Amino acid sequence: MGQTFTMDDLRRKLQERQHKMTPQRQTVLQIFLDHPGKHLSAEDVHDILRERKVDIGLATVYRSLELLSELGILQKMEFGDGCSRYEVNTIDPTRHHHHHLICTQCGKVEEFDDDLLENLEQDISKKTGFRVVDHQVKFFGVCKECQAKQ
Amino acid sequence: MGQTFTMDDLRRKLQERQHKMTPQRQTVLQIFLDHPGKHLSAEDVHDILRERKVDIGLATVYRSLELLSELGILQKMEFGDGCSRYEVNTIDPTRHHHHHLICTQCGKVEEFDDDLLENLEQDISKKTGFRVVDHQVKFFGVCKECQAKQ
DNA sequence: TTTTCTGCAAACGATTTGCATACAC
DNA sequence: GTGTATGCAAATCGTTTGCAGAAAA
Repeated sequence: MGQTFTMDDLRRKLQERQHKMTPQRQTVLQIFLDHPGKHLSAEDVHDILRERKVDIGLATVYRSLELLSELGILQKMEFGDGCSRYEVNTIDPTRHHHHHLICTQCGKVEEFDDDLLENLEQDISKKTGFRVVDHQVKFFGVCKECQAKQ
Repeated sequence: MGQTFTMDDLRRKLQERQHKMTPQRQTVLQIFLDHPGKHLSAEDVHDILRERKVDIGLATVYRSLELLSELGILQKMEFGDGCSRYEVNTIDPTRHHHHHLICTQCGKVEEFDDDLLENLEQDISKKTGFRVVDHQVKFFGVCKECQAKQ
């Protein structure tokens, strides 16, 4: 449950697909492990790398993010702010991702867990024949803090 | 319920904000009225215009789409295919939008109506203090047709 | 008239790609 | 060694913007 991916998981998954374990890929993953619950963009990652005085080209960051997503280690998501964001995936494939509460005033993204949609998925399959593999839910509104400011 | 926006709605909403009624804006809206249930991108609209031998600059299409969204006539959405898509909004502001079933094989987007999330929104407010204004739900999976092909 | 619009082309920001070199295996 | 990865810069793609002329109000 609280588990997350390790460097060994990365090494194993890379080997399975004849990809190589490189310091760049390790470092990118490490950044996500060091920032649990954060939704980082490629630029964010690149900035953190710069802070750490690690020199990895932005193109390599993009390529690593895509690869890590393909390997199922990262999860790619869009919050409508113009860039793709990533976070470490849940290690248990049977668990769905949490939902996101996006504040339309300050842009903050909170998280919310709920399993209400499991039933809905079965309903959809029955009614439409569509096989649901995953879902993504975003709630738009105003967060507690922004409400207080008004 | 089954109602949709008319050119008079457009004229009225434009006047309220001291914007002008132009043939370009009318034509862009008309395209959406002629394609109910479609999720059109700026390029899509521009292509349809070209088919109809109507010459409207792409920049104007973008500006019209943004304005129509601000007026509440169109609804902007992202399906992760790299561009924003739009469809005519529901005219009844108390009704939430339908959900989308996105096929990860062929990219087709189906629709699905359900009010299950109304309760969930109240739940979120209680637990987190977040005031939910709207939600957006996407289900990813494989559509009936793509399943049949396998 | 006055103000807002349009069209064009240039600018933009996020992301991708071609290619020569460097590195993991 | 061989094949994959990297870094860089250039290319790309959707979208936005500045500006001069055109058209609503």
